[in-house]
Amino acid sequence: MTSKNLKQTQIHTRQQILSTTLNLFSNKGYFNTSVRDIARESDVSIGSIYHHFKDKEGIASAMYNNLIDQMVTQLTQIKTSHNNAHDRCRAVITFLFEMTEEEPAAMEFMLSSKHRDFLPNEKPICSSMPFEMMRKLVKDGMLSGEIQLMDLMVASSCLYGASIRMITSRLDGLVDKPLPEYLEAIWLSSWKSVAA
Amino acid sequence: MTSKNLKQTQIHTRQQILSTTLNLFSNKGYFNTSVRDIARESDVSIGSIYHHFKDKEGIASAMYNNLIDQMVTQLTQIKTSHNNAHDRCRAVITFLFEMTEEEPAAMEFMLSSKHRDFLPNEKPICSSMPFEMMRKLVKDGMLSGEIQLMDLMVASSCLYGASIRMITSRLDGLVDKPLPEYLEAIWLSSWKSVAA
DNA sequence: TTGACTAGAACGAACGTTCGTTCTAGTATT
DNA sequence: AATACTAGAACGAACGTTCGTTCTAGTCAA
Repeated sequence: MTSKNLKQTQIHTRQQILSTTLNLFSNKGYFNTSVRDIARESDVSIGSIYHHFKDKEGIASAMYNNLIDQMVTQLTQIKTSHNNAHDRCRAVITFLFEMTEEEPAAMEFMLSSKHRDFLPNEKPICSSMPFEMMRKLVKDGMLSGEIQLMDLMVASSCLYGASIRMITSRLDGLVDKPLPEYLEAIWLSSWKSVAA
Repeated sequence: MTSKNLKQTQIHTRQQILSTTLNLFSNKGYFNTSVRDIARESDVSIGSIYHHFKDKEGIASAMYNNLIDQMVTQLTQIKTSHNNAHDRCRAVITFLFEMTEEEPAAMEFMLSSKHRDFLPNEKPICSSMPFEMMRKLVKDGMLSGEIQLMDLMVASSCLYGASIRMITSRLDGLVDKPLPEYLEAIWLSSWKSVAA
């Protein structure tokens, strides 16, 4: 086996663990998922798991930060590819809706988990980088005059609140159709609520 | 001790357990709270706890249903004391904001907990009676012409989504001032987003 | 009024299980 | 030979729960 392939195998094992864990945590929750479950489902031994991660919390932490990083990357790209708040925020919601359909487990882990319960050192998700970036877009929109001047938290809640509510409803099985089908209606209402 | 007083003592013990448990679950989460913790904090023995409740899940279940019932009572009263969707929905949000300030632990348990993880037989909170009643108010508003005709889930998310987001932000410590101070601004924007 | 009796609330040590983690042994790659 | 990785048995702590017992209050016969 070449060096490259070896490294790929290691990465593969690590990724295998992370991906299995994401599904287990999303389905049963952190505390209802044992390290033995992770080992069994990912076809990796307990020893291997502890070779790649410090402890169970370390797995959760790596997963969490992976997801945060993915989000930051996407949000950065969205910011650079549009030049006004209206288009940027709309693109953010579009992205969130699509991600909900394509990676529901990831979305559920980010939005519905009580990370504080098992990652006591992490900030609440609302204080994390992606959420801050989303609020920054709103702030810029207020400065440029596209969005009414008001409390930033209020404006952000109004602009994103409905969409986030639709996402959690969809994840809870209360919404039948894929979220993108609702995009136009949601966006129209949300933007109307804060537009200058 | 009279029969009445005896009964009050029993009820007192039960309520003591429930109230302590609400705080513990809200602070540390269901899985980080042991039955021993509940016994210690509520000054009640483990035996007593198991005398009053079938098991740990039974405590959580009783708490959950208590809270749901309280909400239903309040929402019913709101419905009868106003006669149009605008006033009713505004009163609902006012109530939620006040409750967040006065009983943050209760609010956190209802909104932020992943009940599914420890109450596998309960419906998700969004499918519960209080949320259904809140949607019913929106539906009536559409029928009476106050609210634009659109998907009920979309309209409900738009009308309540911002407020719920503010509540979770407040519970996460991202909002400094008491929520009622934001009521006017939030409501103005939320109503604008769906009004006919 | 007393004393025997009942009901059920309160108690907490002890039990068996499960968990996260460690440890030792083995395999494969360089 | 050295290193990186895998494997799963073994370990100790902590958990939810049980159970035999004590405590408390109420009832009622004498």
